[in-house]
Amino acid sequence: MARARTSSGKVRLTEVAKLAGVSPITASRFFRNPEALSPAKRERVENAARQLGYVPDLAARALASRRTEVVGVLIPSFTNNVFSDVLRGIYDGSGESRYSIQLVNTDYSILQEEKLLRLFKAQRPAGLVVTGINQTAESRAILESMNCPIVQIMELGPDPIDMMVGFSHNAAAFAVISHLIGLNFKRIGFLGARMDPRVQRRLEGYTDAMKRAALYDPRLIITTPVPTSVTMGGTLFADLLMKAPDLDAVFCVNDDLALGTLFECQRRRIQVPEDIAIVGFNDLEYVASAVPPLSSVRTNRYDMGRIAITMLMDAIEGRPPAAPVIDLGFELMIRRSSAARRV
Amino acid sequence: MARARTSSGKVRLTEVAKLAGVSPITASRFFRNPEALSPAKRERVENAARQLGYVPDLAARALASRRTEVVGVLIPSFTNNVFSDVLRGIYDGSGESRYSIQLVNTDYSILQEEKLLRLFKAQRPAGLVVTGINQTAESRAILESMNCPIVQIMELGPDPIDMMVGFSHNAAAFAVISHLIGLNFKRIGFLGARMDPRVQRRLEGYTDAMKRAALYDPRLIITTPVPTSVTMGGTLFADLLMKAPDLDAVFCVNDDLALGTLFECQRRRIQVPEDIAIVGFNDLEYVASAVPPLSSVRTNRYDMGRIAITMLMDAIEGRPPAAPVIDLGFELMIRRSSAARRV
DNA sequence: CAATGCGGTGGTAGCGCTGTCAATAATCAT
DNA sequence: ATGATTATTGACAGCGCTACCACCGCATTG
Repeated sequence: MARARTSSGKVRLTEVAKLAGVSPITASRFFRNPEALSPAKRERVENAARQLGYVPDLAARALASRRTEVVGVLIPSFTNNVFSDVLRGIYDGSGESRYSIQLVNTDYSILQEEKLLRLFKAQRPAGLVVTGINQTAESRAILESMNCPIVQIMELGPDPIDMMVGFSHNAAAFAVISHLIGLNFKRIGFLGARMDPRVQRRLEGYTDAMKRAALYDPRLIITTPVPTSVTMGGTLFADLLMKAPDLDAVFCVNDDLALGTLFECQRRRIQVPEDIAIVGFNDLEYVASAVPPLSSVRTNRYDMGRIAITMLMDAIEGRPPAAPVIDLGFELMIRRSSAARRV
Repeated sequence: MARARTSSGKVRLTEVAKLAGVSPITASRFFRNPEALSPAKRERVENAARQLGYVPDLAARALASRRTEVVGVLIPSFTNNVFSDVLRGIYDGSGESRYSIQLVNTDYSILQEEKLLRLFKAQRPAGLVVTGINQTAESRAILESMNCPIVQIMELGPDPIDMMVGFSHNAAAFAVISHLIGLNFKRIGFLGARMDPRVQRRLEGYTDAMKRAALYDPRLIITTPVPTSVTMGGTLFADLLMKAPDLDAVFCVNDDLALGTLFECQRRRIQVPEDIAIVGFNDLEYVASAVPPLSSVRTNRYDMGRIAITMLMDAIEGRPPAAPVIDLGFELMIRRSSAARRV
């Protein structure tokens, strides 16, 4: 009942083993843990595999071993270029490894996230990267019942499911506002779009800082659930100016809004930063070459992805990280748009 | 030798079949081709599956059926927001289907692409989406030997591997330059970064149009292999001004370069479009709200992704498209940055 | 009325690989 | 030298599902 090589010319492990003169199981071990073989057999299997152009069948491996080498990554959006940096880090970090990335998009919906987690669970991923800390109770239960390492990215929270890599959005916003207050700005507006949990926390940081300086005024806050865009930045800024004509600075929850605000200022011949200071968030590449260069908050998105996937792969392979929660911090990038000292 | 339900509590097809009172094979058919079942059994299997929360094991399915429901997508870069739109289309289009997307990044390297294709081949994907038409001969051979539908996206060419969805970059650039020439611009510069095949074709379109109008001058062309960025736009534009001080218009191969050029003009107090007209490419969201609004070329990137994946899934399921090659065209978005008529 | 077709169903036999555990060979401590 | 330990290897039995083919009963046909 010996099976012949399939018509497709697909090379199976058995063929490799036969050519190498070892049992299939030994050949199998070569691909999973070469050190377990004696040097002589190791070399023979290696040669046989190369000679036949053998590539393991991942489906068979997954079925037999009851686990996959797939890492699931859940992010809220492909459009937001914040995530493209994170993704780049993830793909770079996993590039040469045995793991493959299965990317899915939750579209900023925690219910969609829950649904996707359920799907993932059935496929027994080797590990999981999820965005943020605002999962539904049900999602959390699924995650905890999943027998694999998990990294939460983008932000930090008190109760990690497993590992975490991020930074405090609250603290970052607080730092921005403290900076502006230190320059004697008083009427500091807040512009927010697509108020996802992280943006909410930036708003909290803003509110804390403003209240602490007794500068808080709800009329200074404009938000919209609509997705963010440069155009939206101009629109929101125009709204804000109407509600608070004595505005002297604006903190935008992302650089797109900040750029839109800058353009709106240019249209209205408002001097930046003399009339109004602007600070963005994320420190996208373009803000440094705007006129004037825009202040922003640098976040280490690429590193976040890279570190997350590295920690995850290490944990999968039984090397848990020294610290399960990593704060990558942020850096205030003060540029001309917020550099003028008020007197 | 009846196996009990696995300790993990995983529900198998057998359990569903037992509860529904049918054979496993009938239950299996329900998930692949429900129409083949009699209405009564169909309903019983459906209820049983729901009741048990059954989710099929894709690894077992792939192994048994000798094919997967994975669609491989090869794109050159995650950073370039052009691709994030395409990806959004692909993920949206495949969202509710049975197919899952396996995304990989070639990093603009056709050798990397070849390597990835080899890997894909071993996993027998259901279909493949590849970027562009400049594969290596070896890649092309692999693609043709792969027994699955393939869509090439982003551009069009004379010799499709299977299907194609894109537009002519050459024609788009030609149209831009013709537009500028029609407005009596004569010293039209070309700014290009990361000269990938599609950018090369835009340069060809530029060159054709300039030569046809007897305006071609190599000093008007500045390119760099370095990745594109807004900052790079400013740098290249500064170079161009040095080489061609009598410049009256600039065609940038993407909107980032155009924005960088605009910022550089603002810094140098060059009036746009009175002194120099600017046209970008891709029509990213922000160009319309720049000051002045930037002309650009709208390309249907989201639709490109969506149509590509739809065609692909149809082809996988035996419904080949009416036309294997789809030209999505482009649209010149003329805005103030290139609207001044020269006299 | 037997022959034919067909929708619906089930049994058998794997898909290609690995977990488990036993068997053997090589090395070590006593 | 002997038993005990460790490194290396192999046999067996599936992982959960589907391809393939056989079968059943009913309707249609000459």
